[in-house]
Amino acid sequence: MARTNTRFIEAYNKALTLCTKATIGEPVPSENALASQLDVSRTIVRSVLTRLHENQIISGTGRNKVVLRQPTPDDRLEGPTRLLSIEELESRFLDWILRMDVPPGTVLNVAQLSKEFSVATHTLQEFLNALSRFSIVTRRPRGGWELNGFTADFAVELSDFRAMLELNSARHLATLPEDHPIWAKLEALEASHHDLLARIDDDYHDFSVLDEKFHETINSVVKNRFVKDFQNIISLVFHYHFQWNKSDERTRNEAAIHEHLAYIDALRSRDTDRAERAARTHLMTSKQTLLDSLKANAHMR
Amino acid sequence: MARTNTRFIEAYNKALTLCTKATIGEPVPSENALASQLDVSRTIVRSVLTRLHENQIISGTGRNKVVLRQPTPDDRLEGPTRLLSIEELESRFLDWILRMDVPPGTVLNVAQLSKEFSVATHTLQEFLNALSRFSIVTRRPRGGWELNGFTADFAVELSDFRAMLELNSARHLATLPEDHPIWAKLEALEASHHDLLARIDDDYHDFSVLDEKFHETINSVVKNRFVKDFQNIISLVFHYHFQWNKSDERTRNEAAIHEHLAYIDALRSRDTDRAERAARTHLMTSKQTLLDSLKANAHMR
DNA sequence: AGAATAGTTTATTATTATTAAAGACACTTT
DNA sequence: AAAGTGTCTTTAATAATAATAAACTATTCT
Repeated sequence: MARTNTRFIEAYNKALTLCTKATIGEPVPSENALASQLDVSRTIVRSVLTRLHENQIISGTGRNKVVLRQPTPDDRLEGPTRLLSIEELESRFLDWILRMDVPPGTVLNVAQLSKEFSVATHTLQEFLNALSRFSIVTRRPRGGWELNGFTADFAVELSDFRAMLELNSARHLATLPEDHPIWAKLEALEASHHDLLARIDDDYHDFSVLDEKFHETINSVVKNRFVKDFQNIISLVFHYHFQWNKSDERTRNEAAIHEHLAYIDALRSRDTDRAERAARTHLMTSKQTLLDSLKANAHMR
Repeated sequence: MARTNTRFIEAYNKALTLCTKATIGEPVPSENALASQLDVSRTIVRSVLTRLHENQIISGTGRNKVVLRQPTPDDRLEGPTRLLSIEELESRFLDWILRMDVPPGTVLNVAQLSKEFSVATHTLQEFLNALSRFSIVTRRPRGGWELNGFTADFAVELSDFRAMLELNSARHLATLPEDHPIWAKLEALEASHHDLLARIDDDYHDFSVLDEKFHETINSVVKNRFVKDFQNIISLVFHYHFQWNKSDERTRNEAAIHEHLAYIDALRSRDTDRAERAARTHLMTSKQTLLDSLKANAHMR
């Protein structure tokens, strides 16, 4: 009827472990000490101590509490199956939404979904609210959520937005001084690219991770909370779609590596226009890849 | 213990009005007809009819219901004071947050705030969640909300982000064909600017509205949901701050008008670089104005 | 006395239970 | 058949509530 007592149970079990380490008759530490040790509030510590007393694991009151006996495995409390955290939910939900055949315009049902994903309806509400930030879902006037879905329109607009952000980053990056740490990072990335290229026949699959790292590095030179925010959803979406369109994956990835290398070269030339051109070329390819994988996915249905 | 029955009460009172207009003995319309007339579900209509029957305002059952007597003012139901809608809350809350002396890092108290703004805690939660889209507040790990507040950092990053968006729009705009409706709009805007310039001594205050319209027009050429989303918060923040720093308002606005006019000219030249330069000049001024007004506000404290 | 600790109270959030409302289905009447 | 009413199911919004955090007060020990 109210919130779960997961914190209490975890704290209690931790306290049991502490008792196991202690010798019989050893005084129990102060509530404040325990609170900071178990990383919970004193309120929980007090509930834990009470329960320990009830279970005859400690005895005494006030400052005179001592460890009475070693706890057995039976003493451990079984917590309710922990619900998914909002982060865990995020990946599962996006997986569902990006993979499944959910037509745009579908009205989502919070109660049903919360069962399906085994989270509190409240958590799902909050989550949908957060997703609405990226216009993947929208709130309907009198309750309910509508799934805008991952349409071609969405992909185009997301790609364009991404391109705008990254062109800005690239332009900025190309003007950074020689001793800026970014150049060392780019060099390391370049090496990784050459490395992957050497073993592309076997490991072309690894490109997805490298790609994410590459774009993240380039965008890291712009310190802006709004840019950062979007980077998250962008990399998520691109990451997922990478895994879809399996056709020509090896060829596509090899081509992308070459584009990345040219991109790095262009950045290093410090020629803003050249850097911009290289960035634009790669971002256009990327957009096309995303659209292709959308189409490929549509055919699978 | 559950949701408010505001809809029922409003429907009931509307139904009373209908009864007033009806003559005694007149048959009651069908449930479906009433439902669409009162814009509620049949469920509510049925509750309303039941209550009307209990209060001896109508009689009969099934299809044989008739108006029994004229309702009196006493029959009207008193609803609970309607809470603010989320839109109403938005402006009040932003006003509070942008004006008040709330230091960054303050932990917001949902229960207390919901009383203060007389909204349901739930509504406030959702609202804060929406605000977190713009990083004005952030959710804390174990419950609660932290106000990041409107700091100088925030202002700088917002301005930079805005500049990035608008430079992109401006570049795009400068390449649009002669017959695109934007050129007519720009011409109209130019006229408005000249008009305001002629009566600047008296009406310099009107610039705020014109400024908003100007930037909105320029950005309207980019059709992108992510750009649009940000436009909202940006114009809101800039709009509010316009009203703060009263010093030199007349001078500042006059200068801004000249910048706008130069900006329009540059766009019309179809020279992308020139357009970009003009846009950049104005956006830098705008950023500085925002920072100044922040400082001015800080001194007021 | 003053620091540290325990006891008590209050405030606040997360979650459940409950209710209002919407909508679907089935049966009646015209 | 078409329109209406009665019944039932589903869903979202809210109030109540348990869990937690944190403040305040009293006590004990040095």
